[in-house]
Amino acid sequence: MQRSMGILGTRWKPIIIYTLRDRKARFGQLDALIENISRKVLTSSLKELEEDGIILREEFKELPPRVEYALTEKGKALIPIMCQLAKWNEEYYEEPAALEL
Amino acid sequence: MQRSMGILGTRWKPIIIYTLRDRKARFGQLDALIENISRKVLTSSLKELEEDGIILREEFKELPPRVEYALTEKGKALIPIMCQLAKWNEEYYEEPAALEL
DNA sequence: TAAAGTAGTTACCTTTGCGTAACTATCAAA
DNA sequence: TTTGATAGTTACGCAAAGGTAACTACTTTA
Repeated sequence: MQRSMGILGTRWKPIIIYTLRDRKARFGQLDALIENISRKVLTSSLKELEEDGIILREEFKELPPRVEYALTEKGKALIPIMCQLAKWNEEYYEEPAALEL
Repeated sequence: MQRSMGILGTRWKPIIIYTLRDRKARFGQLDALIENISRKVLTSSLKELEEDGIILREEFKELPPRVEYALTEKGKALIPIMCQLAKWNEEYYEEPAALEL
């Protein structure tokens, strides 16, 4: 547990992983999809998650440049956990959907 | 998700919650059960988790003093998530148990 | 020649997380 | 009167996390 938390125990990394649960995404897409994250934190988090073997960075030699991020197997193993966490969040913190009448 | 991570996105809080998954515990017990945590971080984390409605602090008017910490309903809802995380940790980072021959 | 698009980087700064060590309060027991 | 046990608190400081804004590099398109 201690080791995991050394890797995941930040405000943004779980959100990045959650965002990649069902898609690859480019840097700019992640920046747009994740509200309020700064490009700087996104850059450094992606770098660290890659070092820790949780995401994969694929660079296409095109112009303009294209880089895609995706979860590795180790990262994919976190998907159910992140989804449960999102559900917990909704249950306790989000606006309930409009009541049916 | 953002809200949850504002609450849980630290190195120690998930570990504290995980430690309380199957027991109440006193301050000193938590300090002993969780390796390497400092009393200071334990104090402040417990205080914040209580403010966020995840744990309950019960103070007994005895001498020497006794204080017990336990998960609330909202906190208990996190147990399966923390257990999965612990499992993920074991799978990818812990020593595998001795191989059978 | 200038703008536009992509994927960052860099400099600078503030806040938070975390650590260590010493100290507090209370009462009972030695 | 000193020790022991419990549950902290306080002072001090470092490092990591995070934010903002401006800047870079490359090539195509206008």
